Amino acid sequence: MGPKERREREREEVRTRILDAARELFASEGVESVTMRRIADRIEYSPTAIYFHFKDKDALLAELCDCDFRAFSQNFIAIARIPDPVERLRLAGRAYVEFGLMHPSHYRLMFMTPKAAQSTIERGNPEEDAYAFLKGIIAELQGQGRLRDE
Amino acid sequence: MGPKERREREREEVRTRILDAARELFASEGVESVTMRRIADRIEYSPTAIYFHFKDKDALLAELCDCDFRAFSQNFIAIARIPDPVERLRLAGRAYVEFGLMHPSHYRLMFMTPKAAQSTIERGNPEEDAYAFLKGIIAELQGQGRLRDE
DNA sequence: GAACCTAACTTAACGTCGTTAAGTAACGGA
DNA sequence: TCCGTTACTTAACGACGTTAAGTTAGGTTC
Repeated sequence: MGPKERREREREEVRTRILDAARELFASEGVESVTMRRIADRIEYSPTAIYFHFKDKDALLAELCDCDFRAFSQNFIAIARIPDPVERLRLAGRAYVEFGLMHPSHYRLMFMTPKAAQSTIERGNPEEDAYAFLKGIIAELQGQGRLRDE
Repeated sequence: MGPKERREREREEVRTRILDAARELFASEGVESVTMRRIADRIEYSPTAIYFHFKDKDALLAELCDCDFRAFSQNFIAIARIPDPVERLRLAGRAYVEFGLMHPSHYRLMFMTPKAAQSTIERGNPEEDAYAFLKGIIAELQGQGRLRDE
């Protein structure tokens, strides 16, 4: 059963090439102004080839965002261990800002592109969902009566 | 010279109809998903008629934003008279937030649409440019040494 | 080894978009 | 009466996301 695995590997390789090209173009020029044809050009495939690996442009975007969100949330696992909620909130906020300053195009992609919200991640689990993480801290603070309810 | 003025008036009226239709559609459905054809349909003209009154879709958007920015800045003329910069900053911030909560679709249009920045207003004059207004307050606070430089 | 099947593509096309080119009808002035 | 301008319309262009219909290479089955 050698050839089957090779084919699988080749397929995954093309898929990765598409993702890499799309990430680079999306980040540097914005999602709207990058066309499927341009992505295809860059990897020397026809535009339709992309649809064999991804349902549509949104699915391609979603996969990239998933990946970026996962990377972003890695910054929070250390912060999560800080006992004081106030300090934790401060560092979490700083993590957002620093990420935004460091990777502005990714930040725009993740937090300012409406469709990025359709990502499969981003649903409650504080390990993956930085927003849920923030909400958790605030709930804790409110529980301790250290914050007005607004 | 009667007919000339009537024609002028009629022209202005069509222009206004276009603006009204565009504002409503842009605000409720987002700039990207509203087509020139839809705007034209709504006022019962052909799509090309719009181009007789506006250079292109961006120019139409810019005109709407100009108008909204001017209205928004009206909220600031009262605030500008408050002597204490801290209090002034507080109220200015509140004005932003209140406007955002009151007219979320306009807020999105004005502050979250990259092209809105191309508006002809928005250039330094604190009477029209709310951002310049904020910067003025902050400069004043820093001048008084009441704010860290960041 | 020939016939067949499937995976991984390509070429051609569809419908829609913003926009422009080429009319055309109405109207005011010479 | 003819002419030119104004305010449009219809038809078309090129580019977009996407899909339908081939095509070809490689493996499977008899």
